[in-house]
Amino acid sequence: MNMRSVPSPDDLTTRARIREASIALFGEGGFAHTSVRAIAERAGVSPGLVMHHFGSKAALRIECDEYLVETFVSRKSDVAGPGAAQTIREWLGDIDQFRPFVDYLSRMLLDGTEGGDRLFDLFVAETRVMIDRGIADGSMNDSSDRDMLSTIVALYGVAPLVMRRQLGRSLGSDVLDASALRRMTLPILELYTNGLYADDAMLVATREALAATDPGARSRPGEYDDTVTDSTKGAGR
Amino acid sequence: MNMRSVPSPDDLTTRARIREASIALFGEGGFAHTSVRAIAERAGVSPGLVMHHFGSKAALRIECDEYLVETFVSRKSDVAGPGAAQTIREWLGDIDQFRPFVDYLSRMLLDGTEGGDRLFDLFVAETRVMIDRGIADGSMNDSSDRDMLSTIVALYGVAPLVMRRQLGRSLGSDVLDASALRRMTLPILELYTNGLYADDAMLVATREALAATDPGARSRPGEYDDTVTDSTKGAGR
DNA sequence: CATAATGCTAAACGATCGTTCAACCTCCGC
DNA sequence: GCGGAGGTTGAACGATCGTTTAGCATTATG
Repeated sequence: MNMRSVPSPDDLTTRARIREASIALFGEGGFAHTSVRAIAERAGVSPGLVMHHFGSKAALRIECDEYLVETFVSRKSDVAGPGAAQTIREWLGDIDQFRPFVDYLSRMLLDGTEGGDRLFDLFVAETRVMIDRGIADGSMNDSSDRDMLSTIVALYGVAPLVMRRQLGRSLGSDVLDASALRRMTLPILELYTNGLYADDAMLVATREALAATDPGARSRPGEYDDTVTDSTKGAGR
Repeated sequence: MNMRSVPSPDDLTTRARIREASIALFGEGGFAHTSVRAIAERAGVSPGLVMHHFGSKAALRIECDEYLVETFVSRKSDVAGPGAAQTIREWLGDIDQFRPFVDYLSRMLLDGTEGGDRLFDLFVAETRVMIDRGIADGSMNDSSDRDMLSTIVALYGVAPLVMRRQLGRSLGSDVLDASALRRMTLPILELYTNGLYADDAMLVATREALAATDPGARSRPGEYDDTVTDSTKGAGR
């Protein structure tokens, strides 16, 4: 009896069944387009009962948000050893475990609710930990702004899910299909390994351009001034 | 008399004024949350006139979509010389020119309308041209799947705009503010230059893992088999 | 057994929405 | 000057929505 991420709708409390129906419909059509009557019908109850249990549609949404955020926070990873493929395996495990909720979570990140904010902050924090470890053990490159790097990497991580439709159209199959994930993995990893630019000409030029119009950065002596210049690029100029 | 991207609402046709009001409100609150009455009020007309000019709210949305897509397609770049900073300058010029429409365009990319599809395809196509040129002149690294790379880079380009709220929260200021753009530029460019991973250990391991479970890839002789292994990384294994 | 509480239904209310309609005004061609 | 066409208004219609309410079972409690 292993725990499924989506239990059969029959052995649930009526309250939980309404919540599951709401999450499904909110994920499919969004909050505004989903009516209380549609939720009630999917849950097999009357519209009045939805109000009886949750008070209002907005409160129902908040409860769904919090339920999913809590579920996501307390998820347990596959405890793969700290090998190289751990990160990817965890990421794939996450999207496999939360497959029915991907659309809901994506909408959360976009609709400006508190749950979406907490979710994104969680992603950024976890990414930050991963990057800190990677830099510590030498497997990752540092950045001139590690907070910003963490935010960007987290953003790039959720971007394929948030823009699932467009990316799926471009791929010819749904992003969460195994074939699509397989096809995406290598190019992304190549990008994260080799970078896009063959040399640092663009980086150097931009760095100089920014410094030229910098609003008083050189006046602060405490800050680090020369940015990180590791890696083996350097054909520019 | 330079052309502003947003003309004063007074010297416009009533039809155009309704369209401008719709774009503004759709961008702020989305299509579902914006009522015809609100559009009419913002345009200074009666709700009936909106229907008289556009037939229905859905038709009005389609016209707004097509108007913006057409405007975006026919935009002219700043014709910066083919130097290194051209790409960034064009990108910054775009978001500066379309600043009032960023939210609307972002919603288009997400709401599954035809206009959003055309917009994303346009981004991917332009990115593909940029990458083709970069690879041709040696300034960019090739990928094992150049189509996929183009899609990913395009996706990563619009991601900060689509997730404007979350990124803005993380930055402490709006993404389109000069300070935010300034702060984002270098870390992104570093990521695109040096990559995130310091060596190709993760890439090699994933490549092998994918090949082990590959559904009949080695049986096709026509395909290229060994992926690109340029760049100067290679400390792995 | 009586009673209160709980889970639940069906109907209705009030608000809002997209849309329609009849009428009015204005301007232009004849 | 006259008539018609198009721009415009404001009211009203019908549908849908979130929510409320009254009532009905069922169950637990004294």
